[in-house]
Amino acid sequence: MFSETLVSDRSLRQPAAPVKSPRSRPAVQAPVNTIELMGAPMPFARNAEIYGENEPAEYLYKIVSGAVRTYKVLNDGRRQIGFFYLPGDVFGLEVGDTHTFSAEAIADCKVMVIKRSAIIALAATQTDVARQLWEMTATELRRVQDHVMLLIKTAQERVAGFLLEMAARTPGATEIELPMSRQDIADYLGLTIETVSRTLTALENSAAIDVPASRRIVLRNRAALARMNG
Amino acid sequence: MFSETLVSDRSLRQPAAPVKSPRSRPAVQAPVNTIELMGAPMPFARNAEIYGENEPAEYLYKIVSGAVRTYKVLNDGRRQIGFFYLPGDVFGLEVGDTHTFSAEAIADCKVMVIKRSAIIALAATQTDVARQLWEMTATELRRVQDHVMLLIKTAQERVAGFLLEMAARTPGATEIELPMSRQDIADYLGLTIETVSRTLTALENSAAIDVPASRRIVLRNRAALARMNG
DNA sequence: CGACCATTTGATATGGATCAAGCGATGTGG
DNA sequence: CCACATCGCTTGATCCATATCAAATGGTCG
Repeated sequence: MFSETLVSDRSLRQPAAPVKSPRSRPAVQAPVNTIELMGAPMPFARNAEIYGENEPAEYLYKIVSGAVRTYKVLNDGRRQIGFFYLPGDVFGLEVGDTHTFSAEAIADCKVMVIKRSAIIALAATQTDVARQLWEMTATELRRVQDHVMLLIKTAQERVAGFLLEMAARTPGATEIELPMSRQDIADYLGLTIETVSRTLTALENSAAIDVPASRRIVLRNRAALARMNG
Repeated sequence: MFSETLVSDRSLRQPAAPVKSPRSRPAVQAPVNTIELMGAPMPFARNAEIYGENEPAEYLYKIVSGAVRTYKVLNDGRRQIGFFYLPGDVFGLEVGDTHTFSAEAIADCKVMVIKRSAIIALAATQTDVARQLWEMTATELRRVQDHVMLLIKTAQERVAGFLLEMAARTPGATEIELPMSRQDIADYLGLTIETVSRTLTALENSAAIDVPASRRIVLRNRAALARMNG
């Protein structure tokens, strides 16, 4: 039911080419009262725009695979990345009717797409759905508050904090695979790519991390990273 | 009903001394379904702590008069101010059961205090209350997102942005009265007091503003301020 | 293999921090 | 009511972390 409506919608853009149609999957059989299980899968190619700032917020999204960045751009072109969303994360939820950020696929990805109006309607009758929506917004709020705390720190603290944050999202793993470029990281941390790069090199030299490939980081000494996190 | 419960609660601290008891006001007569009208007034003295980070979030607050700052402190003492709340603003709303920031009175103030559990219970049955709570959290989210955008700007842009933000909250007024110290402003903007002071002086020299008293700012050229807001 | 793009590394510049002193308003005690 | 202490703010001099400018290196894909 949801899936049929969504995959045919023209306002969803630039699906990655070589992916089998979501139509081949069975449609959701009956209304369910948990947000987690609803929606239709949708592919987006690397760097594809998922939605733009100030556009009507018709959908919300949950990542199945790949990664997404949200961002805003200032008049003069400076870009600030709001957050990196990974599999399992929900993004694009708005209380007002327009998106406050833009969203792009960092890598090819699959995303569950859910019609916002359906969820909102559901929330009007189902208390637990309303509660989930509120909690999602609150989760986002806490994330952004943490981001503010990151932005007042030194470059080393920001990078260390970023690595720990990414590591915390891959529980158990001491090695992290970064789906995003140095430019993305820099724009998330409010630094330049050069500073990010130099800081990573410094962390490597101090034996806190190992960088076997530019997008692969091994946390060699979490305690040291935590100590320099401010 | 609410008022009786709340003013006698011991966990609310440091009410300003010479204020007539809220008990003298008539209690709210019957349950109402709009958050705006509920609660009991409570005085706080300048610099009094209203609640601390990580404390149980038993109440939410709405400012009647005065001003409040919320903040977090890093290990090494750096303080980041989350927001300045002015009359009419609601603060202290949490979805989880602890406060994520601390809150202090910037000046002597009166605050409506509302038991969180009562509101949450109400939200379980009243859709419009649930919606209001969600919207308050979303309003806060947008604020914090704007704050992030502020923190990536230059000192001049931050100060100009701050002045415009404060001015927008006193609609119509071209002159703003700042309830907070330079240190508070600096900790909000992620700058030092010296930089804030110098920047204000520079703005005054460029005829964008006038500073007849240190806590009184006249916006002389809003367009210029907006232009340098980034 | 060669072109291109991402990343690292190097050299220099600079905005804001830090250190330090002066100034003005406010309040207190004599 | 005035002298003086205190506190918040401004101004000045210098320093330093990070930005900027520039070039080299490495990895990927046709």
